[in-house]
Amino acid sequence: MKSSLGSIRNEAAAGVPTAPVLTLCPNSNVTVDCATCRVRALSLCAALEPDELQELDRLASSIAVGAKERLFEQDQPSASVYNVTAGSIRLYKLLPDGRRQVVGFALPGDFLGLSMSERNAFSADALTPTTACKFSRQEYSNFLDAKPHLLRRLHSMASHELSLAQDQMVILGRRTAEERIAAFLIGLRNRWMRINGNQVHVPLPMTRQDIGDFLGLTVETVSRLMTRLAREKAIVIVPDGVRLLDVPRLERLAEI
Amino acid sequence: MKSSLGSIRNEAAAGVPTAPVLTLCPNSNVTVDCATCRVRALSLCAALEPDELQELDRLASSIAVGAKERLFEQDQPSASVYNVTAGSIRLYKLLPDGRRQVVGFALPGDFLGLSMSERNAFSADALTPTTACKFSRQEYSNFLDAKPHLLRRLHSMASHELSLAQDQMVILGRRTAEERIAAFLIGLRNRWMRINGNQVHVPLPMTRQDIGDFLGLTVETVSRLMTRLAREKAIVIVPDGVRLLDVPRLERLAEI
DNA sequence: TGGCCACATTGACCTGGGTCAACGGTGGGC
DNA sequence: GCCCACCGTTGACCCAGGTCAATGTGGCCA
Repeated sequence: MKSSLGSIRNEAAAGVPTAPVLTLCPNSNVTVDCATCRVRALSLCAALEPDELQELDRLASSIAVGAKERLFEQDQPSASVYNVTAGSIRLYKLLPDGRRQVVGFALPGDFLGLSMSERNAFSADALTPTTACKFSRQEYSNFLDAKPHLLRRLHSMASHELSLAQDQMVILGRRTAEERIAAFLIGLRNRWMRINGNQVHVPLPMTRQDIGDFLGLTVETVSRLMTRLAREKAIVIVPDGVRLLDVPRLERLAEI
Repeated sequence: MKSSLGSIRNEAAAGVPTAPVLTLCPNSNVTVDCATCRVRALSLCAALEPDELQELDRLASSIAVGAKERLFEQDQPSASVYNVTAGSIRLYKLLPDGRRQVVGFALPGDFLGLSMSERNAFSADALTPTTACKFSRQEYSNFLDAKPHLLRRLHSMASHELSLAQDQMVILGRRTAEERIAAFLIGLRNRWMRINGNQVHVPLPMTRQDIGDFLGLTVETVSRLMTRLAREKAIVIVPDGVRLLDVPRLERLAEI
């Protein structure tokens, strides 16, 4: 199977299976048995022994949500933590008057619920049909209590998340619209590269509105600037994504 | 001693002692013996037994830096973690062209180095004469390895930090200049309240430029809007701070 | 197969906040 | 006690990006 991503999308779109036998394994280009997948999906394998992996796997259940469905909602009690195995998710906060700030996008391999807090800090909607491993927060927490090395790994992931949030603060506070778009495209490329290896084609499962709400811009500005970058041959706009032509230029615009 | 803050400032300004015998204990209005202080300053007391506290205290050394001095620098290897005991610190990232984004301000009781990463994610300058407990990162890390409950506390602090960073993303991405100023003042008031209990006087150890670089605004805009809020009787500008008059109005502007 | 709706694009115009410039206060150094 | 660098404030003007409006376009369902 040369393009796992495409096949997963179609498979999920076709049926949204609730208990898949096969599913995408992040950081790999092949489909594998689900039990193994869950484990690798956790991005925690390095920290666990085989028997611990199995133990953790027994705690997991597989869930699937269709495009535009809600995974969880801001301020609601958070009962679960998730590890995304396929698809894409929008994470956002709403202001009372309806203004929206997207705080991030989750892709296959990403972990939701690092904070282990009582209530969700943001809402999460699937952008495309999505599957994830779901753990009861309580069971997961108990498992962590018995595995300090796993907690350490979790803490390091949260730290990385914090670092990304601070980079985003720089983008939102001090960069021009064009620089924001470039930083977004380069950042997303780097994440997809770790998932599917492709260095040029960048899938954009989110709408222009989502990108705007992530970058602190309006839809119109996002659209205009993407068009301009395309006119200037820095990118090519293709259905559901972009193709990066002039990566050095984008990196120059994006550099922190 | 009715105002610990004032006296600490003066004491530090007078001499910047390198090994103080007495120092401010956060969440308390009195000066106490330094050993006890360090421990309480860690904000970790709830998680530790008395003998563990003593063990941790032995790892700590006390440092003092004068106003405008550097604690550590972005991208440099990070050798230490800190717990601020008195003073105030500006945490910021620089773009190559000199644009600056302040990612936060550290006040007494705050912990620097939650991420335990190899290199500093940002630079840190003292705004006022500042004292802190300093731990070798290595020793601290070893101590954590032996105390999983402490790691858990650290992780929960990092999660809280992440949540604050996401709130700041909303402020930078989706709020007007006036709302940003109000959110900043209310947020800072709440932090000082936990330190010195005062619900109205908000010390501002940072310059207007620092506030602007935190909120994604220019000095001029910060100055103009503070003047306007003062003209409209929402605040009073006093030396080194503001006094909040119309807290409900500010909270309405700031609400998330 | 046509109608609908959500998304994307584009143009014309407007404005919040940035830029530039001037000036006053003040506190630290000599 | 004087100087000067830094900070804060204010005014005049400008522009990047927002707002509003119109049009295009593709997918989906009846």
